[in-house]
Amino acid sequence: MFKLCHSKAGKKLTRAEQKELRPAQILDAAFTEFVKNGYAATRVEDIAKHVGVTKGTIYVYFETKEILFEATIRHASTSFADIVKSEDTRTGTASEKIRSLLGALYDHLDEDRQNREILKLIIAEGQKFPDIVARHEQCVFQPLIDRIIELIKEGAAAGELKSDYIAFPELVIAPLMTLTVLRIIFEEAMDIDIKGYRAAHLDLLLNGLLAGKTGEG
Amino acid sequence: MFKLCHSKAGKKLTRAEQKELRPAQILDAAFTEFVKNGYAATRVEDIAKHVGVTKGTIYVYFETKEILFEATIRHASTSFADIVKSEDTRTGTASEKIRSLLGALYDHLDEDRQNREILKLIIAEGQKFPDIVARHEQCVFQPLIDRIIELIKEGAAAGELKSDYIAFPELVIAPLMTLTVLRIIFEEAMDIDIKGYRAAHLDLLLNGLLAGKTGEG
Amino acid sequence: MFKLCHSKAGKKLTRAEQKELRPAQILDAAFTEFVKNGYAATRVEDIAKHVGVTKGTIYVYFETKEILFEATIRHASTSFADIVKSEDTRTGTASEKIRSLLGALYDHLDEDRQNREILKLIIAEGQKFPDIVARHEQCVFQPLIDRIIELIKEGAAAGELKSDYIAFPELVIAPLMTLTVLRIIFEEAMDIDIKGYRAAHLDLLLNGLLAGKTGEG
Amino acid sequence: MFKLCHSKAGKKLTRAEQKELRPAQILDAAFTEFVKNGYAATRVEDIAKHVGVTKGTIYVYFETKEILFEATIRHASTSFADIVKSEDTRTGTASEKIRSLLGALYDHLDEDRQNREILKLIIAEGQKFPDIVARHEQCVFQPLIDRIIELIKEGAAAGELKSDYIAFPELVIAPLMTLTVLRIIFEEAMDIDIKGYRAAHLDLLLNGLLAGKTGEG
DNA sequence: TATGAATGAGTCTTCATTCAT
DNA sequence: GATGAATGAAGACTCATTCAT
Repeated sequence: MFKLCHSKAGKKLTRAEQKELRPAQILDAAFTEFVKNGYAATRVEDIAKHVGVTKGTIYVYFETKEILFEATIRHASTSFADIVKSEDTRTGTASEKIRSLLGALYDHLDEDRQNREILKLIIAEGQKFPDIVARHEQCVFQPLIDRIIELIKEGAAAGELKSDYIAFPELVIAPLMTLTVLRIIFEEAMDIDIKGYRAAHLDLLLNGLLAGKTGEG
Repeated sequence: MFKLCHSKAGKKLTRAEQKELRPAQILDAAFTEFVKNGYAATRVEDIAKHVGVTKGTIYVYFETKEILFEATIRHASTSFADIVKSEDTRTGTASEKIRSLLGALYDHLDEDRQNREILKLIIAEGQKFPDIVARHEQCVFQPLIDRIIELIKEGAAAGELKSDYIAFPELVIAPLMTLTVLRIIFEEAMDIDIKGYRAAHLDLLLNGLLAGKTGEG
Repeated sequence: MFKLCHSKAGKKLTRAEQKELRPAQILDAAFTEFVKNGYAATRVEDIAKHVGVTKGTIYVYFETKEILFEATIRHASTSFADIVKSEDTRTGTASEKIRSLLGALYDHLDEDRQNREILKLIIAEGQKFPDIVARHEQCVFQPLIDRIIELIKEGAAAGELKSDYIAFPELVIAPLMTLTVLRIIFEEAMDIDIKGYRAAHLDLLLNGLLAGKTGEG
Repeated sequence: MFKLCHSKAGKKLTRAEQKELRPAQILDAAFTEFVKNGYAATRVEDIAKHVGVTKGTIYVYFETKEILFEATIRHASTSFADIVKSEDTRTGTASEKIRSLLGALYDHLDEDRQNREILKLIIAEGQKFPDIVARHEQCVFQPLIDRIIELIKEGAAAGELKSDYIAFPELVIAPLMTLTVLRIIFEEAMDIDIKGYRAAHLDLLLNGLLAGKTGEG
């Protein structure tokens, strides 16, 4: 997703080619810098330096730092709707589908550093940029939640899953979300067996979720 | 925890009393402002205004904005070790103890806005302030994790709980953590039945956690 | 009108004294600089240097350069209403009063460089600062025009003056206005006998150009 | 004087024709923009946009913004020498000639917005561009003044006019100059009967303000 | 000739910090 | 201790000018 920018492979780009690449180059560099320092502490000049141009060039493409920031988030975000949809066609039981969906989400959220970083920016800057929060909810969070509810309902209809959790789909993805947040906070310092965590998540979830198992809680 | 600051209850404070209160007043105001805007975008003068003093006064008590920020986090944090310990004495089964621990945590993390806000600051500013991350891990996260492991071990030893999740204690608190993060992001916009969520969390967790229930997932 | 600013006569001013003086010092310096370069080409830093402080200090007293500019004009302007009024009490014929009024105006507009400079700023920057134009019309131009009309009416009523010019009071001050503009444009380069010009203005005004008409002026 | 620039009358201009028109197009656009904002606040790009070309094109024809500005003033100015000369041949009394000259000047200065605008630019930017002031004096002001002196002398020699004002020819055109300046400052806001003003100017000039003196104008 | 991407010096404005009172 | 005037370094943004195409 993150295009490598400075690839001077061919090195000789025409002006026109260069120009077409610029916005993406800037957005990629901006993303890195904004993640590193947050919105306020990132200097436009740092972004420029990162791209290999000067301050002025940034302003050729983006009118203000705020606009650049919002474009950066938009550029870096991927629609979860797509992921959800791409899992949609599979056949199988509801739990198989949940397993499959969570697998895709782990690939997406946990293994892709960029998606963690987007989450960080939304948490950190959301108050100042309500638009990105709204957009994120619409394009990322809600489609996912909707799909989970759908699957629980499907499973419940088939007598496979309890219907108790329809109101709380967040529970299904909570371990992933938590892992993501912890990795945002502790970064490399976290030493965790991700494979094991993924398996344990699924195991714990489905044990709890399956019908015919009564909690005494 | 958050001392009510401007409580002019007695109203007539001697200079000496005033003086003693100042640092706490400043830290409380600083916390509010830092949460609102983040570290970089908060002006020392705003904090001062919030306390009802002038810029200079802040510097009487705190040498730099950075030092003030770190003190602010420290001041606002409560040791989870205490919570953990306060639950420690209870008798009962392991699952009862887990239930009880989680209850305390919900009261603490979910119902106390301040604790959500600390988490936000740590996510947003952790990279620039590694000390607060380290401290948070030591005083908040680790004691909690340790206690959870302890309880799972206790339950496993008693044949009550599976031992499968000893390596992944985060799973136990994941729904709470997730709820907290979502409330940070979406604030008031979130319309969720918290009571129901707490119950569903415990239910799902214990169903999965109890021994003698094999997941087929 | 233009207070000498840097008068280090006493040299040791207390902070409080200094503070009280600052706004006027800044406004005086700003006036000089704005006149020299115009609004856009004047740098706030130049004004600061002129006062002997740094850029930041200007912003302690004036929020923006625009606000400073408008304050500068206001500070430098004197109400013509006062001049008009101060001539008001004189007794004598209408032409004597006109003569007297014009005398005061010459002292004010021609001999006081500052008033020429205000006119220049209003011509140059009026389009960008409609407020100063409006204010100038209200406080300077209109009172003067009104007074002239009054005097012509008075003279006409007494059979002393023609009533033909009531609709065109600008004619009465035109030579003064013209002299002022020429001095703005040509500055020192203008070599003119001002005393003679004043006399000729009055004479021409009262008696006209044609021979065989003797002025009693 | 102001050539209509974008006149797409013929619409199909050859490249060569286009090229030949460019400088004039640019100068016309530059004039409009410089009048609107002043020298410093006018952006080269605005001028370009006004012409319908891009920044670079301006620099094909004019090396710097300063050079462009000076060329703009030169381009927009008309020699008053010509006007003066065109009135020169007429026969008649000196006062008839003055009347005729002033008529031509009113047509030129008052009714042609462009000439007012040049005056504004000279007042506003003269200090930064001494050349345009010098040029204006030489080509506009001095020829006019000289002619007035000539006419007064002629009239005095014929016993028609007083010789008192030979040293102060500015008095003759002062009302026109004043009207021009007022229109620059107050623009549309000015509500004045120009025809009446012109007549009153001539009348006052020739006959003076005092009653009992009948103008034969 | 015409373009417009890129530059970088320049300008307004902010704000942490100092210090005389 | 408290103040707030003053500082000056820093940062967002602008714009005249250049130059490869």
